[in-house]
Amino acid sequence: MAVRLQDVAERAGVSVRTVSNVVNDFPHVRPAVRERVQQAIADLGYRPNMTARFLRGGRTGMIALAVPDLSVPYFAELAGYMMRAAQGHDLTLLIEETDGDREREVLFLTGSRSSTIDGLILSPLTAEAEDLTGPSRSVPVVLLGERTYDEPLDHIAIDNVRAAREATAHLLHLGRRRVAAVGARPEHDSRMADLRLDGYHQALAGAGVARDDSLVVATPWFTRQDGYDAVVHLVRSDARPDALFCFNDLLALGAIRALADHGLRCPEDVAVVGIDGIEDGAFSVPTLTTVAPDMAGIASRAVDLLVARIGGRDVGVPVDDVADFALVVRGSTGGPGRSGS
Amino acid sequence: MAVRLQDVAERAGVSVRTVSNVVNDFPHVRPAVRERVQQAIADLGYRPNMTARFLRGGRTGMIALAVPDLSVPYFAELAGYMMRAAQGHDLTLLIEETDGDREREVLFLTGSRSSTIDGLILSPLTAEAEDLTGPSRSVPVVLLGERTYDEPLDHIAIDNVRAAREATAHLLHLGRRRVAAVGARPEHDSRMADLRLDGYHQALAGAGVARDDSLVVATPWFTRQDGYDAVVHLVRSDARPDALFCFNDLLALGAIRALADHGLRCPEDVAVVGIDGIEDGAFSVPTLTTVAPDMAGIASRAVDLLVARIGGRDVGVPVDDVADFALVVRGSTGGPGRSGS
DNA sequence: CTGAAAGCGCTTACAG
DNA sequence: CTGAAAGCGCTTACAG
Repeated sequence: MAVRLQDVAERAGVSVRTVSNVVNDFPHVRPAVRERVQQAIADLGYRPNMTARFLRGGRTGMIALAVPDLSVPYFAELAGYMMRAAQGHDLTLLIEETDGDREREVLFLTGSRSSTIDGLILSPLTAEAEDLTGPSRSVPVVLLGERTYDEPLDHIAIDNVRAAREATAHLLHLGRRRVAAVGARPEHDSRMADLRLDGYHQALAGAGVARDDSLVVATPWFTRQDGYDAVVHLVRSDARPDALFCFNDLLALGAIRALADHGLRCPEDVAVVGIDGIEDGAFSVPTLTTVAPDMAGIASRAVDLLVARIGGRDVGVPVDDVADFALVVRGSTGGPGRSGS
Repeated sequence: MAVRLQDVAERAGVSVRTVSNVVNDFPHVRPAVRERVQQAIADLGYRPNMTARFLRGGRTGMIALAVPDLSVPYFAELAGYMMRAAQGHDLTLLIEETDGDREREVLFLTGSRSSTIDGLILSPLTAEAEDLTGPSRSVPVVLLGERTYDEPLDHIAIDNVRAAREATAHLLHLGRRRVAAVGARPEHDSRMADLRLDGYHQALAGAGVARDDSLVVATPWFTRQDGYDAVVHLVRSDARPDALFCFNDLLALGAIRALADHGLRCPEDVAVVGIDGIEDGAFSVPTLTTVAPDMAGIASRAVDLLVARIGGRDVGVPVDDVADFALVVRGSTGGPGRSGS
């Protein structure tokens, strides 16, 4: 059924070696021969069998990106950037949704699919160090986000403490004094939440504002619904915040929705800041002030690093890379894009 | 480096055939032998080489989903459903972002990656019939969405005319008489837009409301920004709509943002309906009334169908499957989740 | 119930 | 510059 190299060779009257040379653009093939081979390829509609090539070469040309949930806009947008970065290296990107499930986070590392890819970019929630190192690991890994390990592993993230500090400081500069922190102690990523809480506390301290633990709201996850529930909690508990620093944009979007339901104006009564820089926030009502990580930079850095590791190039000891971010001021803190209603 | 079947065989003192039998759970292996083999597998940390298995078996165990843009929430959410559907068949789902680029839409069908997958689920914007049929096509394809072809091809979509009719009728039932249609004649999918425009016109006719072409707004794409711009256009043109039927949720979300910027209350001054049922609409201000296709059903149907084709099972002639949808009434047309401000 | 051997389609030393 | 041949790691008729 399938047209093989051999078929092309026979038709062109040369050896498979020569056909292979033509297919792979090797030099030292006489122009006349090259042309005859190319004609045969066209006639037969030959396309190389990647599987065979991979088996022979030991590489698959595929890398995987494993994120918790694609319907989280941050991960969906990041996946797009990763895809483009991978294309730049002629790699196919496989995307895996893990739901934070430990087994699925390391599926490509230790599971039956491990021979399918050359490397993995993982945004882990529950993977343990032993899953990522040890003999069962078969391919290089680059880690994304805040879950950190004692073992030396390549890792890329923004400086969460600083990001949180700047987000909170922005609210304090506006004159807000009762700034709530929304997103503490989530079930899925307490490390990241702890760092952002640190930054929040540092900003308060820097502005000479006393802590008030009734303004710190824990959420189970980082969803819109969790942000909504957090505001309901704040309203009921009579904590009276005049601003919300939400640990991500989805929490912030859910919080804005809840403020509207409770007759609280945003930003007049309660200003809101998030983190992630997802596109939704540019069109919400009001538009959302956010700390936007440099997703393109994170993606290209992650892929570059992984490619270097795959190639066995000496990249030095495992890298702990700090990605850029920018504070984007919009309607939810009085910038452009106010609700207008 | 890698542990092979052969290594396991040597350690267990059996032939590779026997090891293969154990690995693949074949019967007729004596319990004692089976145990010895399993011990050897554990000792050596053997994992089967998928690439070799694929080369031998002619299948890769992977299918691809090709969508225009993952940062479009509808596609991101759909991808999640597809992933779960694929898992149910023990298939790995490869996701490809095409940007509507013809070459990338058929990359897995005709390009160098074609031998990587067993089948493709494609949401096409620009692919031509000749790309999808003809001798260059190497694997089965299931098409999603409204781009249709004369050739017989498997295809799944909602009934767009009916969906648009019901969305528009909902606005008319509310007593609105100046219902605008937002999303006509986009560059990327005029077929789908035409169907939705048809449904819009049918609903108007059914309610005895005269058409007014100044209320039909063309948009280049289906983005939030396009929805925003459409409202700006309507405001400037003095068309004075009292409702908007937006051809998708992103347009609707952008439109709501623009209404706010122009001091128009939603739903009081202008009610809004979208199509897609993306999660964003459940938390926007106001929440968004939408026509929600049964994404889970579409995903499982698409994967089931593709699996049947891959298996060569007789599924009959190419299927033209009509997926379910539901009208979800929310704040933007006076349902629960009003802005509250 | 198990062993020896062919072959999936490629790439690449090894000769010439 | 090109040909004949081995081998990547697996599965599976074919014997026994």
